[in-house]
Amino acid sequence: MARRTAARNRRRARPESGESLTEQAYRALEEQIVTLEIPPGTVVSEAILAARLGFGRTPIREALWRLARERLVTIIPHRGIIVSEINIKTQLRLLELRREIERLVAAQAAKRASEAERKQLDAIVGGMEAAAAANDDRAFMRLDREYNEVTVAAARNEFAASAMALLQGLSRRFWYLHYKEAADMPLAARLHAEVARAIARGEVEAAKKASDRLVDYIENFARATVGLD
Amino acid sequence: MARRTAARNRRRARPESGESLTEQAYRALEEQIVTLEIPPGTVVSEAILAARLGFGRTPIREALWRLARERLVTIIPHRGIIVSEINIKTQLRLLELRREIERLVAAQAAKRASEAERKQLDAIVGGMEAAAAANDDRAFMRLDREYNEVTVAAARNEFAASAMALLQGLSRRFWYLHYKEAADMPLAARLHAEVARAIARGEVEAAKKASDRLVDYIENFARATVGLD
DNA sequence: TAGGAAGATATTGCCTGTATATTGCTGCTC
DNA sequence: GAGCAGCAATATACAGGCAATATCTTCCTA
Repeated sequence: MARRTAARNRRRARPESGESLTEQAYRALEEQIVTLEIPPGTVVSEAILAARLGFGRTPIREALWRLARERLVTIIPHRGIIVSEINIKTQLRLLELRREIERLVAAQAAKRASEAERKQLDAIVGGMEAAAAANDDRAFMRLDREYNEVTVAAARNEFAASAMALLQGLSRRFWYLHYKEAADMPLAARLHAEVARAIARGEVEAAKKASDRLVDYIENFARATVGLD
Repeated sequence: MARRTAARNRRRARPESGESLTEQAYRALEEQIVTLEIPPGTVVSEAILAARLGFGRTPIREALWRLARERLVTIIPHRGIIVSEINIKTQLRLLELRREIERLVAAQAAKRASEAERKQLDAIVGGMEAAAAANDDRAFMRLDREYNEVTVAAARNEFAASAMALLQGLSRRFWYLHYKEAADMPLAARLHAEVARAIARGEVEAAKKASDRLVDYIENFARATVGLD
């Protein structure tokens, strides 16, 4: 059914993938920026990225616009695009907001999580503790991401979900930059586990307190990177 | 200084305004959707809006994309665009998040507002009480918007600011739809005034509590529109 | 040599044409 | 009459080009 359009394919464009090129471009760019593959401060242009990623300018432009709203890049009209610098003070302001949303998410997840989600959380924090013991940072990051996805989904609030998604990229990038100097993975795993346990038991107040302790740790981690503690 | 491009001007495009067409299109559309000039459920298309507002398809497309992220419209690929319906349950979930951010903003504003901002807040809530007494809903809405702008600016947190901005459009649209049935303007004015007063005095805990009471009112207002209280 | 004007260069803003996807309609078949 | 195949209509997705504009460079002038 319907002839292939393979003749027009770019390196990785996949028309039958069901995902728009804009979406693909966004994911690719977000990944490269968050993992520091494109370092902070890099100046790029739509044309450069379009050539580099093998997309047209339109998907790249829309992806960049979205990244700009997430503060991962800054678009300067008629000048170019700068990958945002990472700044400790900015990070602390971000955590001010994240603390509130994280607490809300924990509380609502404790109220609303399904049985399957509670079990899933349990498995994830188990994996985190194992990854921390084995000092496997890649696995830890992947599990942290899963943990966030599950709790946010369990909280059943699409607004909190998108607000958190917005903050995650910037938070993860900061972590990528500094975790080698200052991260205490076993402690982080334990704090995650405490939140997860409270959620699993449906203990709302305990979940809130545990969430605050977790963000306390993240905040201390951030401060430690500049010795402001 | 380059010849005029007046020959190509649309009805209201103003190249020398310093504001991009995308920005203009966004503001125009947001205004029309929030004020219900374009009613919920309306099906539109890029082409229709481009013709109607006198912009090209590109600015309209980018504006719609932003509105979709704010959940004011839903874009269905290859199908069309629907102006989102207004839903009480959605509104209550929105308020769950807004309560947390509003409280944070009030607390930080109490800590960080400048002398000028504290005076400005005072003037605004004075005006609100006058507008409520005179039953002037237009003035009340304008002042409410100003109140939010000032407190958010005083909180000195760009992340909280953009999160709030995201929620404001949906909140205001709900208010536009229902204020005639269920709003108690004098009470709303008084509750705003209590938050403002606590901020002006720098009383953080009082500001948090007052903020919660304000959101309690907004939540009750929302519930009252469907008699769920 | 310092300062400034004018052109060169690079980049985004915006437009418009073409490709693609979804849906509803129409007519054929059983 | 019901159901399905195929076609037409219409919408967004994407590409690529031109225009506007911000900066950089060069060269002229005092």
